Amino acid sequence: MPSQRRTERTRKPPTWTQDPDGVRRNIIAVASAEFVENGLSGARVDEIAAKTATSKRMIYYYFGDKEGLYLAVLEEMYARIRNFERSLDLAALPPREAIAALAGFTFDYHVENPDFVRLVMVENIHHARHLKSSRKIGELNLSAIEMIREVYQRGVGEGLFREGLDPVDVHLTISALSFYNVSNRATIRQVFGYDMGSADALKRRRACVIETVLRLLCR
Amino acid sequence: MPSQRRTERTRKPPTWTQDPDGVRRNIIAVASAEFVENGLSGARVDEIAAKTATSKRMIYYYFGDKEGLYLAVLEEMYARIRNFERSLDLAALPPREAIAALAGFTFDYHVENPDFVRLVMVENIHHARHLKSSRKIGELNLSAIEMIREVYQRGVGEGLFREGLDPVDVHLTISALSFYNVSNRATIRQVFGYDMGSADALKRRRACVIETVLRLLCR
DNA sequence: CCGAAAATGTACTAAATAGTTCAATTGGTC
DNA sequence: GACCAATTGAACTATTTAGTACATTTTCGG
Repeated sequence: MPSQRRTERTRKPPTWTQDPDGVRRNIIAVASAEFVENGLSGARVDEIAAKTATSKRMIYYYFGDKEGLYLAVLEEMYARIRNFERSLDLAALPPREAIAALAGFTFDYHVENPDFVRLVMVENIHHARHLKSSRKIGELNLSAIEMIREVYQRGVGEGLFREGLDPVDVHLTISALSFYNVSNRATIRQVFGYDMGSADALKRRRACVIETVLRLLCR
Repeated sequence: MPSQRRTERTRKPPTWTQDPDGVRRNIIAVASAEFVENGLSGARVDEIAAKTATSKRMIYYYFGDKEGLYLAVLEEMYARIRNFERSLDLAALPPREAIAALAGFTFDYHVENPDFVRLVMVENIHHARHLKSSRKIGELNLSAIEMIREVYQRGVGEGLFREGLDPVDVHLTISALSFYNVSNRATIRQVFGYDMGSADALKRRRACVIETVLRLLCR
């Protein structure tokens, strides 16, 4: 009965529609939350699969194994911060305002993206082994240092900043103050009873970080 | 044959000698290295047991379970930094030198104790859940903030430091700069190709951190 | 010396976990 | 509309892993 078979085929609605890209993104989003919350060894593939709109089978189909999935999450995170950096336009601002803006935005980015902070912590625990193995991140070419160098030289030229500083140190200072503010909240809270996450504390700390960086640079 | 039995007992040398405290310390030392290297979920009890002079049986005998062992390691680490803090005597120094010494020693402590840094990272990933459940650490009472407050007030009194700063911010700044310098070495190296761990980089960074803190405080 | 409690050794188990097998369905292409 | 590669589903497996049962040895007080 060929005609019957055809009608069968024609009528039967798809039990599922293909959506490779959507599936990938969905898996990465769920996995991201799990890795951020539990670390690489702490995250469970079954748990990730369960929270996904798809199945464990697809995780292995697209990402090979658990570490492949983790790497994809990591690359996604770094792609985002790369975008954040490219969105900054410090060249348009006078040196002092440019540094203040950079420090402020960096501080805010960390506050608004604790997942990024936690994933970087996780990756450091693993000695950045996965970053190392990533081709994508190798060509990432974060430009933070160069941006700072440009602004710094302008500032020195204007007699505003003191000479002899290394842009790397400026970057490390901004990053350290911004990163620690999010990364170590939990232990600080337990040891000192101080809540770095409160709106009040954040506001004060933000101003203090900017002040710190400016004072480091200005004569 | 009671006499035979006695001679047996008398002659036979102990196949092993009891050493509860030594066993505990040995387990904690080995476990410490494993947790620091692999995190809480990444560390393997069997691996720890294998590297120990004793057996897995003893781990459970003394520490109950994996988390109990982790907690013991954590408490040990915090006891040490507590000792470090108590060894500081800032009251004897003039304000400026006191702050410089505090920043310098804190920086050095982190550099010399990367294990402490890594364990604090691990604990933060777990939202400081174990610190919270620890009675010992509850009564730890780290005095860093109070020490800074004392020095700061002296400095303000002498007209050396500017007014209106919170000792908490001073502490957070010193800690952040010292902590990040060790905690994020791996990712910084991969992303920027910069080796924060080299003797040269450490020397420069140390000076920069002290300078940063002094500039934050002085008028 | 002897009995009990503390400390240790050996072998085992139940559950969790990463990864696989085999087959079915879909969507485009000729 | 038939074929083929890409995609998805469901059940299964081998291993790892935290934790335990049971027996034995050591230490120490009375």
